Amino acid sequence: MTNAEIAAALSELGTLYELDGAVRYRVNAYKEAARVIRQSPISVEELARAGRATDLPGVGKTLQEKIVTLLETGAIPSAEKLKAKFPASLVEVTRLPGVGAKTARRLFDELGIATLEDLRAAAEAERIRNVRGLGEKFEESVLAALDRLSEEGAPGRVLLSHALPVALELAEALRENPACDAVTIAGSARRMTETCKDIDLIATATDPVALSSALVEHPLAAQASSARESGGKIVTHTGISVDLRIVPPEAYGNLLQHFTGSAAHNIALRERAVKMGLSVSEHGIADVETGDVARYRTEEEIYERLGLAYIEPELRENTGEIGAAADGELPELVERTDIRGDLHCHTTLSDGRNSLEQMAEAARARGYAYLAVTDHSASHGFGNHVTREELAKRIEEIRALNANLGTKRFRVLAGSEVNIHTDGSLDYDDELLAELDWVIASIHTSFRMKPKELTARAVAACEHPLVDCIGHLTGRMIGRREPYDIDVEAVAEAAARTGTMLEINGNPNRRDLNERNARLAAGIGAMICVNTDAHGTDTLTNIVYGVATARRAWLTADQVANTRSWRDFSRLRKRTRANQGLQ
DNA sequence: GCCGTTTTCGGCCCGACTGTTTTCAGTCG
Repeated sequence: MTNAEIAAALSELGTLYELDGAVRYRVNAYKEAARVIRQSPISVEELARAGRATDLPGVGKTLQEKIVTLLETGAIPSAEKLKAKFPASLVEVTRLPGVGAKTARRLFDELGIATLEDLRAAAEAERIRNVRGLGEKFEESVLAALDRLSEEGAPGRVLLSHALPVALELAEALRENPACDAVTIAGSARRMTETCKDIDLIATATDPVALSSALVEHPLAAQASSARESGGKIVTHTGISVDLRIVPPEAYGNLLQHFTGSAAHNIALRERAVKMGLSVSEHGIADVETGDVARYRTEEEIYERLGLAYIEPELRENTGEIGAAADGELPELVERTDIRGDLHCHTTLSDGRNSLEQMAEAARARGYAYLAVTDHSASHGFGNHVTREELAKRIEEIRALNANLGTKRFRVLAGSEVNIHTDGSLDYDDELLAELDWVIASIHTSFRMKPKELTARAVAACEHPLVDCIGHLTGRMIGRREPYDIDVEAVAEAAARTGTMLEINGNPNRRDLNERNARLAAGIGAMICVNTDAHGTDTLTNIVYGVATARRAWLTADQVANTRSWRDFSRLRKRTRANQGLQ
């Protein structure tokens, strides 16, 4: 069973308990355990079978046992018992925005509503208003929520690459307004998560209403609230909600910290504060005893007040950052400007949009010291394959290009993104691969193989002496394709053992390895390489998303191979190490 | 159900908003 499936079962059980009227702490315990399990980079099934699921924070003896029962029998007895009491479809009803477990239970008890369809019928027949405590407004909001659900499917989250440019453009527009003192992007966009539900902007202003007006009257706005002292809200033409909140500068840090989140980080932070006799909110930090409220202009002061080192937004996910901040053990995160070269891109030789020369020039203009050109290999489909002869010719072209560049400050590396066949062999012969400066091996076909076979396939590629790096290991496409069922831990161990690098692919649709896998892999000792997989000069900028994932994976510059000069980077390659007898 | 800088028992984050109420429960972020 995948972690997601185990998490879903526990989350469902939590909701069933909630419907049954359990105390909310028990419900919260299930939801929190589900969250932790969903985020675990290692197999919770294996952990539970070894009796060690309790290693996960929030999982105790009871849940350890329930997970094992779930794995062995496919069900959890307490959940089955509750499902006999009320239909499992009632869990769906609780997920409708505006309807929670308490309301769903009453609707079931008093009107027999068991499904979303029942709910719609009852609302349309105006029967819900007969339930004490619910009225006409509730019926309206239920119907509106149901309509949104059928229109959009699951509530929409957009890729960071869609949200961030909008956030940056709006923040810039606000900054240019004379009424603006400061504006910062908050929320998940600031944490650089894979997807965003909305955009949060925090500001201070000499004339708040004027600044709010600048937002609600911005050309990107398709719908807008009124411009208020406290801020404003718009929905862009692309359907992204944007909230602007304006506060006095004295509490700017408090609001920014609060709205940067994550929710889990804030909860953990407040729990820590409670133990110190403090109460943290977006308005300030209150001393519970005296009632004094301290407000802060910066986040640094807030973390300091709580006895913590400053925590970078990308780390605020409650995955150990608070403990590390308390112990002074936070990593110094890799930065975009640390990146010295990009080791994965395509040209018109395969499926790219720009020529070799254009890609090289764009990389040099970015200030890189090296760019590996890695077009697809011989068996790549879609008419974009590169034959053995074409690659040999390309190698010559790159040698000539480097000679013409005549500079030691920038070089193009002759590379290839080579398909890994189902048996783990590669798509070019070793003789040709040996001519290249750089080889990325990727799985592009037959990714529904059994997990063991798929893992063996990637491990075999790691063991090949001419493979420098494994590209986008799990193959997932955010929101579109699930990751391959591959044992990332086993591949990372092979990578660490053989000196093969593992890529963080910065394509915002991929972000692969993801932050959890990258943190796991680096922890095992695999060297990470952050690349764009750019298919044109315009997407070399996607390095920001790759670096964001690296930062969210707690990586330092040292753990990222391509923060090095070419001289130092080239020495890390397996082929160099082999030549020098280092392996 | 989990967990320990006060704890193996007794706590468990904070505030805004909404709609329905005459003082608040439920939901959300």
